Amino acid sequence: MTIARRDSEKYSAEKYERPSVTVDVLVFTIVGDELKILLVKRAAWPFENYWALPGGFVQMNESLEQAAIRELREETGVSDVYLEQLYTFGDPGRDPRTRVITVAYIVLITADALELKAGSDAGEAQWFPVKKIPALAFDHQKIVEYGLNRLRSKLEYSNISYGLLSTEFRLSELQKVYEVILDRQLDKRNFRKKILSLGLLEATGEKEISGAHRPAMLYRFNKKEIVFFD
Amino acid sequence: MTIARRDSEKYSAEKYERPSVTVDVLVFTIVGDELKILLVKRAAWPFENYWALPGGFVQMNESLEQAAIRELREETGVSDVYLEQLYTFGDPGRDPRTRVITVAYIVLITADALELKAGSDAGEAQWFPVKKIPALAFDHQKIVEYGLNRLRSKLEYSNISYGLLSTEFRLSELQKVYEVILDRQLDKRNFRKKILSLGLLEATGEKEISGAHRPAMLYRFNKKEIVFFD
DNA sequence: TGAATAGTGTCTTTCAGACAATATGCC
DNA sequence: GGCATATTGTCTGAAAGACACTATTCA
Repeated sequence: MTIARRDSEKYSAEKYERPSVTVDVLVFTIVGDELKILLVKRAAWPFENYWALPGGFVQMNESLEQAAIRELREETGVSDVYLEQLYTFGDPGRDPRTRVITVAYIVLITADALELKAGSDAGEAQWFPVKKIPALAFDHQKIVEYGLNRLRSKLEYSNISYGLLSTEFRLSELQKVYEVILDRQLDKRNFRKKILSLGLLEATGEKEISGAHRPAMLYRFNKKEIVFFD
Repeated sequence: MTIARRDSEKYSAEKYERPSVTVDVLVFTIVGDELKILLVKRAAWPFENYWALPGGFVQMNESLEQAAIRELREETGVSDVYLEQLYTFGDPGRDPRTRVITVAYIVLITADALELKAGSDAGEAQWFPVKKIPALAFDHQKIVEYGLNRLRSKLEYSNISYGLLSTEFRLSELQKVYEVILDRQLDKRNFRKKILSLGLLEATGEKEISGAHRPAMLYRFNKKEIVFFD
């Protein structure tokens, strides 16, 4: 087989002009009946005043995950979350300033972590229902669509939903997560049958009373890591 | 909600020290009863004389995909292939020279494209059965394992196997692809029932005679793009 | 006719999906 | 009792998996 010598062997890394590398974070949460994503308003050129994904440059001494978590904390103060690398977008010209390669991450936040922040004054960041996303800067529209597809498909064959619920929850809350993300109604009996048969949930033995009706059993996931099924 | 101002707004991109960005390519093919991966032998520090994934620096004016294809062509001369982004690895310290973030790609090559190259003299690149991979440079061992997992799972819910077969093929060849990658035997009747029911294959009407036995119908995929099922 | 691969059907079990009535607690 | 949510089982159809014999070609 004819083999060309590797270019990368012939030059030291320092001689190459280097692109910038950023992380962008898709922060999802569920509020009520809606899946929402966190966006920040850009203050400067390019795309001034456009909404964009929170993100920023990767520092030389942090991993990509650490960069994503750092950006997340800068925007929300939250840090204990589900984090998953989504995809890397790097077409030349996606940023008019310079060559920027961005590694996109998905983060899932529980609704109650969110409530800890509620009541503070609004900043330049805002939650948008994914069904009502404004025009976005750069190629962020494409990134969000890619992330939504990933989230929807992963919901069907993993326990990723634990990232959107507090530790203990009612089965009806879990079902709501599925319904909101998949954007369709599910049959209560079939949902419970299926989800319980996976063996990922355990009953806490406690019941939650939340109004003038029969109290619900609380469940929790028996694994904290992501698990695939099917 | 309290929001920290985005660091990325406060500085121009030029002030940041930039990591190097490379692509590494996992080139898979099937030869006989084995799944093989292309590796190149490093000629210089670091990891001199270790085998590594083919790869190199991303040029400023090419997309990540173009970089992967360019590296592939430099190593094999092949360019019409299935290409899929795998994952981005960027831990500090994964390359002792400098901060290097690498975007890994999976490439699938058909066995007959490979034969076009056979007979030429061997270079510093070599095909290794994935079951007998030597010690690899950098974190390439981890990357290869990640890629193998992706390949195996994607085989089960997509038509990705078209990347490993020539345009027309016998069902027994397709079954062999599945058996080699999944590393287990499949029942012939169930396999054919299942794969034909997906509606992704069409019979060419031609038969292939290849020895002292009944000739086999040739099939082809009716879509050239990747399709997901299940 | 022997060797080698191609091609085919049934049964069983499992799982998804449609579907409605009863239970419990608060007011 | 009225309201609101929780909890539970059956039937049906589809798909997965176990399993063995006949067909065709060439030497």
